[in-house]
Amino acid sequence: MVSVPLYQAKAEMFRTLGHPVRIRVLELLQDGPKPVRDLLAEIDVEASNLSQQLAVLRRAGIVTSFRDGALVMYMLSTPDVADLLAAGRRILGAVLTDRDGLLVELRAQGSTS
Amino acid sequence: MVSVPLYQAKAEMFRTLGHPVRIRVLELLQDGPKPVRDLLAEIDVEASNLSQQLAVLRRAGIVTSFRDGALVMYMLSTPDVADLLAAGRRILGAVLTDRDGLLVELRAQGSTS
DNA sequence: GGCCGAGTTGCGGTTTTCTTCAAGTCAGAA
DNA sequence: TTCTGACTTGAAGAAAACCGCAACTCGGCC
Repeated sequence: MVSVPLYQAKAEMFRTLGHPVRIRVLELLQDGPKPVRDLLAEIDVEASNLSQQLAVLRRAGIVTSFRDGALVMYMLSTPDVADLLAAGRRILGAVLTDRDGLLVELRAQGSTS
Repeated sequence: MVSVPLYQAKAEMFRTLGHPVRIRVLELLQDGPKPVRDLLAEIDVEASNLSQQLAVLRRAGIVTSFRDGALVMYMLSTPDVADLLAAGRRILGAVLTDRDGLLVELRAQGSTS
């Protein structure tokens, strides 16, 4: 709470998303709350590793967890996360088509060879 | 192109944004192309460091650069980046108010109590 | 040509993050 | 109570990211 520059908080948030397992988790949680068990079944990673990644998301406040009997459920803490993922998808699309068009590369390169 | 899973490409993109200097650069570039010189004047970081961060953004295809006389100009490679930053801002807001409002914690208890 | 401002690149040392393994908690079944 | 499935936590080595310094390229100017 002690004056964390805004752009640093933002950077931390994005860095939190910067991991394949964490991205997958968020995508799966878009459809609603899910127990760890289900995530584990779909993600192909060790249980302890998944748990660590979930902890990262939890600490960042992006997901919330609660216990339901023997299971632990996770859910997005805000639906805005879906927007972020969608925006990411769009950029990825834009960037990749640019690449295929390889106009960017040429302009950036100068005249070697 | 050797089958980079989509969610990994996404993760890389978010990780690319996960750095204070890079976030600042993108925010500054939202207003249009700028020479490195101007970025340097506003960001308070060593020239070489800024250059490294710009290289990271360039490699990810998020920004493009071109030379204008003695200056090197940078610009967003797609305006979609602005959406991403905006979505990030929203989530940050939601997460922070959630923290204060502690509603999530309550909901987290499920059917007990 | 020689010089200078504008950027970039390569190289190390330091700091973070990632990943696995082992051990521990918690809730329900036997 | 003991066992078992479902998760989490802690620790430690490996991998990756960061940062400053020095050296280098590229244009424009004298």
